[in-house]
Amino acid sequence: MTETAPRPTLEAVAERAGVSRATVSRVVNGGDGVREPLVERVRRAVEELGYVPNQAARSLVTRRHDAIAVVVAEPETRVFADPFFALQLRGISKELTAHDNQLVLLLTEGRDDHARVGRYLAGGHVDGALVFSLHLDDPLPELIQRAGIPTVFGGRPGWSDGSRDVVFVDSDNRGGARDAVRHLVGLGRTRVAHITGALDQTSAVDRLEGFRDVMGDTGPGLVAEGDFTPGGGERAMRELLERCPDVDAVFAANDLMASGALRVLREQGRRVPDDVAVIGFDDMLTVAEQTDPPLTTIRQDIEEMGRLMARLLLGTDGAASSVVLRTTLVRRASA
Amino acid sequence: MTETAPRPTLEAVAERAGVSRATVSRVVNGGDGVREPLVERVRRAVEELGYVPNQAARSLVTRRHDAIAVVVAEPETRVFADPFFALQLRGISKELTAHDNQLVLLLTEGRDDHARVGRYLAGGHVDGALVFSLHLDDPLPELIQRAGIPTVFGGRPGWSDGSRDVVFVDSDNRGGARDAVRHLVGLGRTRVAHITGALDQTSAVDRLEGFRDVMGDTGPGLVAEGDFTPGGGERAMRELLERCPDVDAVFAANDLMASGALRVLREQGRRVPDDVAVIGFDDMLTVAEQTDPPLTTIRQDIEEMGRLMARLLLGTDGAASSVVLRTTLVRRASA
DNA sequence: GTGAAAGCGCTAACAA
DNA sequence: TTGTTAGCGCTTTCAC
Repeated sequence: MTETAPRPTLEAVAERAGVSRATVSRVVNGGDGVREPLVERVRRAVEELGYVPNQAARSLVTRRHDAIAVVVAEPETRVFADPFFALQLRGISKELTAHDNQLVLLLTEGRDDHARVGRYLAGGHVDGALVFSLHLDDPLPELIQRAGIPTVFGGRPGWSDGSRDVVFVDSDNRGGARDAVRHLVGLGRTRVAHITGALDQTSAVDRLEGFRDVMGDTGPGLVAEGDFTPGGGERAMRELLERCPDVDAVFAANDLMASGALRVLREQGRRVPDDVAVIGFDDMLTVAEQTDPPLTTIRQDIEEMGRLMARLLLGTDGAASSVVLRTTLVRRASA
Repeated sequence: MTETAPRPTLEAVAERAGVSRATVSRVVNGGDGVREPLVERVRRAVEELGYVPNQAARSLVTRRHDAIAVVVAEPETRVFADPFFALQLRGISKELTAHDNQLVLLLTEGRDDHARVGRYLAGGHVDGALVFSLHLDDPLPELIQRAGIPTVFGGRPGWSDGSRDVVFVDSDNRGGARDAVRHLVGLGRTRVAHITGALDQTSAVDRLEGFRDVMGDTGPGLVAEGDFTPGGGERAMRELLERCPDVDAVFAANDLMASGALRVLREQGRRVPDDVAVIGFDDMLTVAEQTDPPLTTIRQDIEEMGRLMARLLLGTDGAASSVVLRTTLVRRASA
């Protein structure tokens, strides 16, 4: 790595402006309680020298960093293909920016990464962490909690037993699922199937439970395990049609899988919603509005979830406690 | 934000182990030149106290951070939808991890963000920056250069006039484009069209020049401006078919646009490659292998580009100078 | 309102 | 081999 040019220090600015370091510090941090002419002199010196405060030195004394880490435990490629995550990140980014905090995205792929991220967080680079704990067996949350910095989780962590004081933001997955299934039942459907998400994620488990709340324990016949991808939705739909050819409604645990299911149904000559009603989850516009027919689905405000996570972490909302957001049914043509 | 528990310091560890701070520091940093029993005692104390070095303090003296920023000047949503970027990031991530550096992803959306990112970089949080300077008028590169930290650009920056000592990693876009067009000509095609990328990016401009190197200045008739998206490819293809119905070959500046063009050609009843040969650029497998027919294209090793950027920045490769990677023609069915 | 001085937690000479 | 000491650049009392 090439050499970094030595940067001017507070000292240098002070000398140039003919004042003390303390005064320069005051001006740099807002200038309160410093008389105008001095402020002006210092400002000029800062400008001329191209002075930028050394954050390491500042953090050492203030113990603040004005930076928040977003930790993602997925392989990058998956994260970067997922519009869900992009939306959430956008919400986070907006909120942090509004409070002049820098977003620092930490990606982890393997075991080694976990340790490094743990060190990074514990090492005091950031004031807090937003963590997406997507899988039940993820070791990362544990590490992060031990790092001892304020943390808000995206989605209910699988290991949160309720008693521990974890703060998370989640949608009402179970309630939303109930609404979805009730809607199908309200349409007069009796053979209602469910395509689950990846069951090592709480959102998938919760939606499955919501399904069972309404339908009872249907046995395995009407439940097919998916993985939140369109391909998984296709596979599950084929499975369902084989196991139960007279199925007349499907609740898919997200829109992507619903779109896959739709494709299979069309391919097999079933009309939607006449023969089979289909309902999704998410209301991801790029998906739900583009399918044929457009998808009836359960809407969650993903960007708002991100914003809320950031707000909870920054303490903008007062007391930090977990939030579960309501979902709403969005009716389009598929159910 | 809730309070962070006060963390134990070197001092505390030293006291507990009954040694000096210097000894603890040595042990924490590898333990060279400290006798075994002492090392053991210190290790235990570190363990018991849960000591983690304060990075701010360390950086203040070492002037190192073991962290590299990746700066992306795109709105997140675009970045997160682009497999190209995901691949490059993966290469970067792997290389940085291998050298025990933390990857810090900095996203910028607007003007305000630029200033903040500039401050972050200049403020000494990272040892260097990898910058994707995707558009010609991007103000970010300027800011970053002023921050005075080592920087490697992804793709040739538009403003690099050659004389300035910017370091970048790029593909041989012009040469690759020439190969693509020559291949089409070699197939006996005479009415060869080009769908350009967004012309505020050097990669698009370079590929257009490569096209012209072979075809001469065809005039505007056989060149349609696209934007690197599938939709843009569709629009451009329609335009070309209208302006020049007897077109018999198309070179699209990337695979995504080629896939859009393919769709339009099929829709209009042109057979590929019999009536119209199509060639893309990138060899993005998720696209090129999935199209119908599979896409002949110019391959660039995107992940390798990322890895190389990181290597140049870290100085692993010795002298840091720009690198232009060769491309190769990958023949499939479309041309 | 301004400056002097202490000290944040750590590393790196230098001494012992 | 180990300890002592002097800062790294900044903020923040506390005097003036």
